[in-house]
Amino acid sequence: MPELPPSSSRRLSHPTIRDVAALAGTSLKTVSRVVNGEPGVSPELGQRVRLAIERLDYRRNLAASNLRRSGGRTRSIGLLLSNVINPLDGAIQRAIEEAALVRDVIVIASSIDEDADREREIVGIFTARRVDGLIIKAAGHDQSYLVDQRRMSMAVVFVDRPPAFLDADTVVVDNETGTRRGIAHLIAHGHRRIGYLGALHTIVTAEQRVAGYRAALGAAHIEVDESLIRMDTQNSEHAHAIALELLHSADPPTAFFAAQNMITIGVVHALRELEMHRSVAVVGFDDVPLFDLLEPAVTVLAQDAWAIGRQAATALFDRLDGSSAPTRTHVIPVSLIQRGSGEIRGPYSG
Amino acid sequence: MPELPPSSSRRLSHPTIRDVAALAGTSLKTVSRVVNGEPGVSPELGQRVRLAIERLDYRRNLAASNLRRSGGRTRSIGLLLSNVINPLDGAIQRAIEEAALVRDVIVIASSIDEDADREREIVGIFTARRVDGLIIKAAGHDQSYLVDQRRMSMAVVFVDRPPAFLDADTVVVDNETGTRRGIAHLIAHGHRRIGYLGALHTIVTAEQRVAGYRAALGAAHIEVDESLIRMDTQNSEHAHAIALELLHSADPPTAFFAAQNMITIGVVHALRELEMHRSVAVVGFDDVPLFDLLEPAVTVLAQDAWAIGRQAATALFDRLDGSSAPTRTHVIPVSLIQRGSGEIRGPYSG
DNA sequence: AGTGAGCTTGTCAACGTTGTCAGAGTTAAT
DNA sequence: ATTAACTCTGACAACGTTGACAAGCTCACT
Repeated sequence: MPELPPSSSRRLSHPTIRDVAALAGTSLKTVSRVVNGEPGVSPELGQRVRLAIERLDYRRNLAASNLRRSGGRTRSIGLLLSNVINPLDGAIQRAIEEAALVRDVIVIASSIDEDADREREIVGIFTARRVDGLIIKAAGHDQSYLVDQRRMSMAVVFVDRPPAFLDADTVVVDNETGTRRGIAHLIAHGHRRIGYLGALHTIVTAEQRVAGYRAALGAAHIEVDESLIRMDTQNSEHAHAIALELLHSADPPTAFFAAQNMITIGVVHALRELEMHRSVAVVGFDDVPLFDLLEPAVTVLAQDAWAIGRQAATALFDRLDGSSAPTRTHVIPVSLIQRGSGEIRGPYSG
Repeated sequence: MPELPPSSSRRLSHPTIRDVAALAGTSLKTVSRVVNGEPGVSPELGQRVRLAIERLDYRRNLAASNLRRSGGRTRSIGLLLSNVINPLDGAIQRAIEEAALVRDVIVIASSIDEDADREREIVGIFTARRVDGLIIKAAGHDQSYLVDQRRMSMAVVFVDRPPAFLDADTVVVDNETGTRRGIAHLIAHGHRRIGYLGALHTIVTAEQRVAGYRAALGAAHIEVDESLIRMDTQNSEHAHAIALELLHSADPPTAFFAAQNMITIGVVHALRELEMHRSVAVVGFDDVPLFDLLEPAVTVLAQDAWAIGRQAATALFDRLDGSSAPTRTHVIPVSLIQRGSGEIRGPYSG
């Protein structure tokens, strides 16, 4: 076997298939065959090539490989979430990573908060990278800009929120029914004045959840007091302030429904501050790791983030495998976890 | 201007620079110049090209571009963390994403838990993608396998834990001093029997933290009772079991130091179960969003995950920008947040 | 001996882009 | 009028890899 070229010990860039071929004394194509495990290479030559690969620590350049290969697939997918710091998003990302890993696909991720412009910007960046697919927790209210991308055979799946002006596979939870169950639960415990703190009204799920609130009250023949409904809650501090305001009003609510995990945290903070956490009931949408250790522990409607992520990945890879079935909306069930805060009795109980 | 080719309305793959050139009636190179904003294109022709780009919705293929371009940089970095679901890791990822975004670099992420094999596997996958750099929260105890990669001009930065058998930039927190402060805090509140629950002893930070424990006891002339030190705590359930065991022993600890956020959660659970949460003190390493709402609220040594991520990104991009300064270890300060659980008085107080 | 099949190996072009360089055309200076 | 300089444009090769195809070889069978 020829010696290593003199430069190899301080090589500055990656060895190529060409270097391997030279060292093994064969052609590019043969090395390519060995690297890809294609048949038709004699054991002896194959061994020589493998040795050369090892000596040079050769790793094939996937970008170049994919460039030439089947349909220009890059074996990468893009993931747009609100914010990975939120464990809900973290779990979705993790589940998708696991599904991608076994398929030898990498995940490019980005948090976009609730910024529609950033959503488009990141999608642009990812498509320039020719990701094979996108999984998006949409911030904007119009995803028609993806029509062209899809015609170019890019798969798209939406999580948490359905797309607007675009027909695509979607994985959601049953926000309306879930909220309805939560509100019915509070009503069953004797509450009629239930404060509702919702997220940005522009987010579809926020609308669905508040619709569930109205439906549950309607089913119980309780008139909706619009002053108890506060949408567009930005974060936990904001929720905190709104809860205080409602509690200080002339006819305060005896229970709260917090439509998202950060909002729940704000509400709990406010109740603590006024030492009303044992007298005012709370049910929150989304679970958070320590809710079970609070006193009272927080009753929630829990989403199975892991299942959401896994389902989204499955749907995406099905498309990439060529499925042309009609688009589907997968609904992941929400479970009511009773821990105490939601079982505090209200004035109309018993 | 020539008409769109008949196939364009149902094109199946992305348009290339070639399609744009054909539509604009010019050469590949001119289009390339326009796309890259290079000078030397007449305004008129430039306009024609831009129009064609817009009509075809052309986006240049970055993989192909990078293949030819400067030194084969891909403008992508790989990120290996323990688990994105942990908000600490989530925050590190988010901070790195932000830093990468402004530099037009994408982040490929993967969680590796504490699995050394998976660390190597993922590094292999990422290097095949020719990432320009890696930011690693190492699981293994030997990173010498990265020597070759670095000779091939890949930048590497370690977070949270220093590498072994490899000299590289590192961003850590001061585990030993932090723990020492935490233990000293407990001692100052009258504790001498302090249970210590540590993470996997193979993780360097776990060793540093327990060293801080020993140092603090030593400084206070308290003999170390080895039976109070329990390493290799796997998760919160395991921590829960160990805490119960210690509390049921003949001479139980009057305080706990939990060396990691999941461990702290387990310890708090155990104390709750025995209704000892108001009598046994707890200080934890790492903050968690709801620790402030527990009763008593949990005293912690908080890491600034955002700062860690930002610093790691800065260090990495400095290297990619060509810095050849000696490798540096950046130490991010840890802050003691007193909330109540760590201020519960022990038998030797006053 | 000649033919065909089967195996191994190699040559060449192509993926989509950009760097190098040269040609064509225009303007300015001698 | 000739040369020089400059501007604009395009032809071509190259990045690292793989698909299509063909050549060479061995072996068995007519």
